[in-house]
Amino acid sequence: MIRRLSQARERGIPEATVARLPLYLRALNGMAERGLATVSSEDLAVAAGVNSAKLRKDLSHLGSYGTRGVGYDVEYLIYQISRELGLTQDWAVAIVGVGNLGRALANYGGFVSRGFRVAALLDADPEVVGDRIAGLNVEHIDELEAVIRRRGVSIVVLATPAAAAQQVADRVVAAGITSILNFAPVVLSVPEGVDIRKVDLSIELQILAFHEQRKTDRMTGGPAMAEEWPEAVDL
Amino acid sequence: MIRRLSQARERGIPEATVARLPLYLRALNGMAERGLATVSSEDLAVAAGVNSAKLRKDLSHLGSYGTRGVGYDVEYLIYQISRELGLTQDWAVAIVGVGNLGRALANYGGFVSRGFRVAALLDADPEVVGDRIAGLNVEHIDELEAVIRRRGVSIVVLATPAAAAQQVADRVVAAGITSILNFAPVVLSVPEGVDIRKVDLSIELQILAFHEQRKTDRMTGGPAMAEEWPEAVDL
DNA sequence: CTCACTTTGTGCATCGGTTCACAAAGGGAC
DNA sequence: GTCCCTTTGTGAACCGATGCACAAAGTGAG
Repeated sequence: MIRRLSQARERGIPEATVARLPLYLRALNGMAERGLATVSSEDLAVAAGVNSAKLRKDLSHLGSYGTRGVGYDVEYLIYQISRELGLTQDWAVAIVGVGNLGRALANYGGFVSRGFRVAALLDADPEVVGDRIAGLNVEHIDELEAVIRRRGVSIVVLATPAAAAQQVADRVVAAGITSILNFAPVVLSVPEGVDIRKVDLSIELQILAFHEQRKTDRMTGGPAMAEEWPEAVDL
Repeated sequence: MIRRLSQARERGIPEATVARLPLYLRALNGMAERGLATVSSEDLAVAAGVNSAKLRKDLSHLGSYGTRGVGYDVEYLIYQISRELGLTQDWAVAIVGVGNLGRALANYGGFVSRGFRVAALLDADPEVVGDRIAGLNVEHIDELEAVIRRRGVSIVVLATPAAAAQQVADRVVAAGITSILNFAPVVLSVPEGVDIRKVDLSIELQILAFHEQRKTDRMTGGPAMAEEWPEAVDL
């Protein structure tokens, strides 16, 4: 009984689905550790914190890997999702900017866990160049292009100050990198075909503050009624 | 000419809009520093990296704050967005878990910048309790409830190991917190009405890897043709 | 004042994503 | 084999968000 592949898998998995696959993968790994052999969409959905219909539709984009009346084989599904996400290969990651955040990232265990390997640390500050962090030598930013080439880096993490981020981004793009994870609080402009993902702590906090304000407003009897603005503002 | 408020502002700004307001705010602050008095939706949209129609629709949810033929008054718009996001008040934030990441967050400047103040650091490890980080004393997690109450903390940042996150979340929720920023790689379950935002480094990397794989697949002539799975997998 | 020009605010078509609800498929008992 | 139970995979309705395109509103020149 050879399993047929993917009438449903022409090309193009919805972006929203891709963003959830890592979540399913994590939940499945937990289940595999606990020795579960199969899991239903309902159980997996609960573990991942999503609706079960959504989960099934997501998985159906990868192919038809479940068994009706039974569920999904945990190990097999782990393999399929891993392969789809490209985690069966090894990705070399370079971290640029070894300040507090860069250091934290370099030492972050979960980073390395699945398929990713921190292959280089770079910084512009001669004070930190040469330091040994998480078993790696911090190299000078001048070496950027050479290091990327030599170590086969394909994903770059930007943890530089905001002012330096665009400049570094230009250089890594010129060096052939097409995947960037940006922690600097700036909107980077890059050519078509380069993927940027942005993690912005202060934006997350501001979104929380918005909702928190709404909640406390509601408690104290609606928002400030007459929403005047202070005279500090000159129009 | 007193400006009328918000026929368009009944209540309820779309979530997608809320998520972009901080972006606009950052772009506007940059413009204010450079001394610009007014800005068109087109220019602001470019600076924030969005479509100008979207920008105008977003701003229209706050009220009608532009002037046709002219644009938006930079300072006035900064004030309005800040007020809407709740940044005109001061938010006390507690960081739980003072490992590499917690330290980085405590020292992160952009954190404090607008309206947010790190008011407490907590950890379970007696080794780090008592340390002084970013001008704050690290307190023991046993003090959690007391510290939250005493310092008026309303937002909690979780930077604990995955295994501890749910337990801490339960405690802070019990202590009345309704806004949590979670860096631990777990799906937290919390009661209705509690807002959780999740930042997950490894998920971001996995999404990048997915797209990167697609790109390199395309270069090397399509995805691995016969997608067999290794015999390692037992069905 | 009128006219030409700029830029906002929004109606409308469209799109992607979510959810419901159910037919189809498989397993197991007998 | 038949029947019943479980669970998948998906059609279809729905919902929110996006982007086009334009009327309405304001500025400034003459």
